[in-house]
Formats: sequence, C-alpha cells, structure tokens
Amino acid sequence: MTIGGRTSPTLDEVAELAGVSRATVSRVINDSPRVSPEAREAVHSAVAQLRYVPNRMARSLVTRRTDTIALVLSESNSQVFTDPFFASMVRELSARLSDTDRALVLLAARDRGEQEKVGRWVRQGHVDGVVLVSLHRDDLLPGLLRESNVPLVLLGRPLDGAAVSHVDTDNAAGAATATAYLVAAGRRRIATVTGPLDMIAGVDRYAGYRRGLADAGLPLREELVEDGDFTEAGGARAMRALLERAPDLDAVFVASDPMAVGALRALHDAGRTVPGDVAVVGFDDAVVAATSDPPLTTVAQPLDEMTRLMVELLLRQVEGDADEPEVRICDTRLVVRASA
Amino acid sequence: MTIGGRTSPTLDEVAELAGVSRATVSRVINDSPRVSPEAREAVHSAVAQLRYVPNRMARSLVTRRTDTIALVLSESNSQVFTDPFFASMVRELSARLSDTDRALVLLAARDRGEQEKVGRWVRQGHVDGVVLVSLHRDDLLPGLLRESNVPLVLLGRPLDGAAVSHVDTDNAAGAATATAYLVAAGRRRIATVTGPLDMIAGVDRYAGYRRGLADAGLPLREELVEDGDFTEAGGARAMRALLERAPDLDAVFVASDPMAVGALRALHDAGRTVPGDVAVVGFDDAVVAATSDPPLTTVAQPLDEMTRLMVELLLRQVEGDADEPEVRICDTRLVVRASA
DNA sequence: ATGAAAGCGCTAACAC
DNA sequence: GTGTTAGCGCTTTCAT
Repeated sequence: MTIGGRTSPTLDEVAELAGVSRATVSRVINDSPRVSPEAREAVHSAVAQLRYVPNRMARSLVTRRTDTIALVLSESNSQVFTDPFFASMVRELSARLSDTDRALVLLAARDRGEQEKVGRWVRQGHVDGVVLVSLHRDDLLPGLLRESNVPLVLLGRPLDGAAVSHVDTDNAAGAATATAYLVAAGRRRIATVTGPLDMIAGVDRYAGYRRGLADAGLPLREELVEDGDFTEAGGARAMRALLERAPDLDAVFVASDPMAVGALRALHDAGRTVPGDVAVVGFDDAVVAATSDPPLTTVAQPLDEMTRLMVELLLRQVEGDADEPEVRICDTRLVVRASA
Repeated sequence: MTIGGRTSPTLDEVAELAGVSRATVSRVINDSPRVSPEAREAVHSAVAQLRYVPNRMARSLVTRRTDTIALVLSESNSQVFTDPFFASMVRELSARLSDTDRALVLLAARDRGEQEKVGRWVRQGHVDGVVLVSLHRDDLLPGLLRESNVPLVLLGRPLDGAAVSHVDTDNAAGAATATAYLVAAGRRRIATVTGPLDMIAGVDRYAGYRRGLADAGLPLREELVEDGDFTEAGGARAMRALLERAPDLDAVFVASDPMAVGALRALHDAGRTVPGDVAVVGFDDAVVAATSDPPLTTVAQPLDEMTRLMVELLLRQVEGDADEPEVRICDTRLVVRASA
C-alpha cells in the first residue's frame, strides 16, 4: 500500500521474515488455534518488527465483512447534533460495539442528494449493517437500504408500516399518560408543543395527547396545539405562540426534552409561574429535563435500553442468525418530580 | 456478495448480459472515454437490469483508494456534539466533499481505548484521509495517524509543535483584541472564562487575554480566571464562581461561544446588568452568540473558511500533490454588536 | 500443524 | 474501441 511513498508490508513479507507460509501468518492473525507456539511467536515478532497491519480491503474481499457498523442520521436540521439524545445514543452504541471489536461510523444525510449518496456508499459494501435514526416521512434511505439487503435496524416504527426491524417506545401511551397526569392535577386547558408531524415520534406523541384529552372528555382545541420541531429554540417559539394565542392555558404537554427546556424558558420570560398557574410535562428523550429548573415532570423513554436493543437486533442479522424482521417496543414511565 | 441470501451481481455477469468483456464494463463504470456509444448503452442497461453495484472492496484493493474521508472527533466530553461549532463543521465539510463524490464519515474517540481503535481502523485502510479535531494534549491519535502515513489535517496547531498539516486561527491575537476592546471601554477588572488548558485553543486564548491585560498595564489577577471547559454549562458554572470570588469584576472575556451563552445566563440570574455594570466579549466559534440576548460583542472565527481550507489541504495530500505539511492561519475579527 | 493453490471482484497494462 | 491477462493482499479448502 503506497501511502506517503512507503509501501506497507504484506502478509508474504511477514511470512518470509517469520520463516513460515502465508497461511500460517493468516492463522496467527486470525487467532486460529491450529498453530504451534513457536510459529505463533515468530509471526508475532515479525509483525511487530514490520509494523504490519492487515489490508482491510483484501481481507474484506474474501470474508465479505468489514467489521464496521454505521449509524446514519437522516436529518436536514443540523440541530440534531445539538440534541443530547443524539450524543447519548452515540455513546451507548459505541460502548455496546466495543465488546465486539467492530467499529462505529456516523453518516449524516441532510437532503435527498446526501441520502442517495449514503445509500450508494452503504450498498457498495462499506459496512456490515446500519442503524437508521431520525426518519422523516419522505426519507429515501429506508427504501434504498432495504432493497440493498444490508442488515438494518430503525429507531422508531417506520412511518409506512414496512416490515423492518426496529425498536421503539409506545410514544402514544407515554403522551397519553402525560396528558392524563395533567388532567388529574385538575388542569383543563392543556396545550401541547408537538414534534414534527412527519416523524413517527411526533405523530405518535400528538396522537397520545389527543387520546389523553378524549379520555378525560376534554375537547381538542386547535389554538392549544403548536409545532416545536423537536429543538430547544423551536420549543421556546412554540410556547410563546401558545401564550399569545391562548393566555388562559393552564398546562402544557411538550413532546420532547429540548423543546421542554425552551418552553420553560419562554414561560419564565413571560412571567408565568411553573407549575403555579401552569403545569408542564415533557417527553424525556435524554434525561436532561431532570436538570431543568424548575424540575419537570416527564415521561421517560429508556434510550439506553433502546440503543442496546438496536445493537442486539442488528448484530443478530449481521451474524446471520437473522430470520424475519424483529421488533421491540420499550416501556415509558412517568417520572413525577418534586415541584417547588 | 451474499447478504440476505441473494448473491449480488458481479462485473462478469454484467459483461455477459451486455455481450461485452469485463474490461469494457469496467471502462463504462469508470467513465472512460474509450468506449463506443453502443457498448456503453448495452452496459448501462445491463447494469440497470441487474441492479449492479460495484464491490467497493475489490475496487479499492486495486485502486488503493476508498473515496471516503473521515472526520475524527477526539473528545471525551460527549458535549461536543452539542456544540453548534461541530454541526457547522460537519455541514461545511460534507458540502465541500459533495463536489468530489467522496463520502464523509464521522468517528468519535472518547477515551484512549477508542483512540486506539480508531487509529487501527484508519491504518487498516478504510479511508483516504482524515480531518482530526478537538485535540487534547494527551491524545494518541496524532501520533498513531502520522506514523500510518494517512493524509491528515488537524484543526488547530498541534500542541507538541509537530510538523503536521493544519489550519488554525490566531487565537491569541483574537483574545488580545477582545481584551483590548474591554480595556478601551474603560473596564479594569476584566475576568476570563477560559477553555480547557489542555487544548491549544484554550491555551492560546488564555495567552491572548494575558497579553491584552499586559498591554494595558493591567495585572493578571488569579481570582479573575476560571475554566469553563468550552461548554454552555461550564461557562455558567465558571461565571458563578467568578461572581462569587470577585463580585467587583466589571467585564469578562469568555473563551468560546457556548460558554458565553452560559455565562450570560449566570450573569442574568445574578441580577448583573449586561453590559451595564459588566461587559462581555466572547470568542465566537459558531456564529451563535449573535443570537444571544443581550447581543454579545465577539471575536469571530471564520469556521467555514477554516473547514474549506482543511478540505483543500487534505485533498491535495490525497491526490498526491502533497509535499511538505502545509499550514493555514485565518484571521479573526472583532464584531461589535449594538448593546442595548 | 503447516504449506500450496485457488479465488474473492475488480482495474490496468498490454495487445490487437 | 475492445478483449486478454495479470495481479491487488488476503482467507480458506485441501493435502500432507
């Protein structure tokens, strides 16, 4: 391999130096048990001496595996990175993968052009499997990847109901729980800051809110609904819009954690007491709301568990123990925090 | 390639279907001009019919290129993702790369173990080059990558002064300018929230602050210096510590944008008027401070330009027009914002 | 336990 | 313009 002028050593050079055959070197490299201690030792020292590193391409060409997994992020909003939910996922994913000497790479696809590019890259065989997150309705990637037969796991139920492995929480139930909690607290004019309605989590949480209302016999009032696009800034903007339109609101269900932080700030700036004349429940994607001030009652989503499950489903496919698409739905739970 | 049970088509199958030889198909795939229109057409339709995708490993094995570039983020603090500076860089990087049909992948190395893993992955030949950012003093990656002879560009001058291609801004000058501005505004008890002092940007900006003080004949007072670790939360914490320790401070130079947002919040919570009894200048990594309230006077760092330059230097190396390590230093400029 | 040999899918000379 | 051929560096039967 000629990089920077010098050619990097090959198996044969190691073999020659070690005084054994290519095959033996290969066995040593791959930890085969069928190697004598002497040969093993000779190879190891030759490897060290030559600073030998196996050529990935040559190896993958025959083994048909790359030992790398991709996390692809299909999101036009660069803000995603800003979402702590994302950082948590990366952390947990690489922690899970570190047991398996597989590497994790991140790919971002911000528009259709990039989606196609990522799709092509994956189909060319760069990775053994992909975890796909942050899906919007018109996303090309699920289709592209599914037809490429690459092991694939989605975070969140596919919007089109296709049969793909995925892990999700029951977002609707979570949102309904949150709304019911507000109802039980005596609130009647319960607003909501929704997520993007072209994302399944946004759709489901909004549906849960409506169900919570309906279960309590409360009407759905349009002026109490505003989209906050899952970002902190969006949450603040949405909250301000709601306050303007319906100053009489006495509670709000916020469909994500960063949005809750923004909404809280907007409420604070508007001089509304929380949870004095207004109660807030947030949907906790990332365990951040816990640190907010005032403390926020949240519906907690077990992100780490979900991530763990995604890796599990993916590796099962990669390892070939795959059969049908598998689905895991995790529970959410309401975390009521002491409100000053 | 057996993924999901089906074998994906090879060049030969395409060749057979198109009624030409492997070589011709290869030429068509690689846009060689030496192909007759008829042959080209036949190949294209065979490719479409078979849904042929070239095998990356086979191709790379001979071409010794992967057409992918890595952005590696060497940072233990998961907060990095949260920094808008990071999102901007990813955006700009992939924009620049999209002209070149090269793909961008992100790798995160949060501890020494992961650094070694990433180093190994890169040395195996997965990528044609790497952009390395967020370097700390004890980072293994610069060493590992340099000795692997992979084209490499750093964001920021290497702490150990090694000869590596990199692009940077004159952070010290920027910080000195910021401090001088505060001096010119009549401030005398100028505090600073520094970045991590094991990162070059932190070191340089702190040095610039000291120079600014010295140029004005002002003493360096230790109680006016606090580390904010480049995060928003850290900035807030540092600001609180400063206020506690030196309530008489009348200005503060904050060494990064997210920290400035945090510091502003802390100041606000403490009831200190900005910029009434205290003036703030921040170091603007990501053009976000512009949206802060109150508007912040900043030293702007041309991140997009820097990113563009990194890609330029890297591609020059990848393309083999490399010679010696190249260095680019960008200017910073003071942006004075109307302060209410 | 070890070596010889075949071949993964592709590109790149080299002939024609 | 097109086909033939020789590898790229590795893993993996198959003998021994």
